[in-house]
Amino acid sequence: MTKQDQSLTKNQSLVFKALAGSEVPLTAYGLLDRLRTEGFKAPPQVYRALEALVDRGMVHRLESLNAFVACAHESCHPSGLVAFAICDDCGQATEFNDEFVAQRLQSWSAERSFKPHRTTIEIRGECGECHGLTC
Amino acid sequence: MTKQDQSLTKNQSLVFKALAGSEVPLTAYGLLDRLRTEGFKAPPQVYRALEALVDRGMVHRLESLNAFVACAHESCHPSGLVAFAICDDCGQATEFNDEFVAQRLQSWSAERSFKPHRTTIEIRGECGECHGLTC
DNA sequence: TATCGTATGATATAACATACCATAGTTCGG
DNA sequence: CCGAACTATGGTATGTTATATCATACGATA
Repeated sequence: MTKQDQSLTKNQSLVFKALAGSEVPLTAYGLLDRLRTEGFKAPPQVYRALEALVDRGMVHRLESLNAFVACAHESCHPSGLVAFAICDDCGQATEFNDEFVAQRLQSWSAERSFKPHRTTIEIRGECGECHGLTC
Repeated sequence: MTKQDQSLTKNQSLVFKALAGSEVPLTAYGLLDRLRTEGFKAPPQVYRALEALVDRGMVHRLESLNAFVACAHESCHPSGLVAFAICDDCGQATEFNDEFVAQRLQSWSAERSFKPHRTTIEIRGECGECHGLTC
């Protein structure tokens, strides 16, 4: 249990563990199904926990999948830009940061007095593993 | 009517015109409502037209809004990366291209043998117009 | 005119998300 | 101790977004 877990509520902790234990992103309803054994019964329980976790930066939402992943970093870059490469074959979502890209988008925004709150970068494609195979 | 419109079907043309005539992105159901006067009755009609238009690059999907906008360019960068700055106040979505960002993400992908198909970049925030005002 | 492909119409349902109200426990000032 | 305020939770109902499926119409062409 990491330090951040300490202040998580029971439900938040359960949702986070489920995401952290998954190889691939999970949807809210996918989480709900996995957590029924833990007593979860309805969507709001999942969505409430997810909202809190996303606010903390411990979980990221993948807009193009309507799904969620645990942040790859122990203590996440709170204001930093996060990008994902998502394989449409195996479903794996690889998180990465690129200072250069962040800088560049920042500059674009600054030049136009646009105040960014949250930035989404998602590359959908096929990972090396998958297109190396015959499939 | 631009040259590209020529080969559009009736429904595709109606959907495209509706998007092109809108200041802000529209959802599929928003489009459906606007097109009821044109005989549209059900979601699949809208979604089918949108799919064709997105495939052509004439329309872009905004993942973080579940909405759609007409491409800002006459003849769109087909394989090019498109980014959006979306104002959460006024709803305007500004399309832009950045070669450096495209390059950079391309490099990241190439280094990992990741084959990108489609990339989403969306900056949610507040535009200059809006935060300049008292609101 | 028979057949094929494409566009369209229409229904039903799946998948994703939130509004709202109720209940239980905790903290803290009076 | 009591009650107000706050937070977490449970639960129902509903709203919103998207697609599967089957049926129908229409143009091209051999």
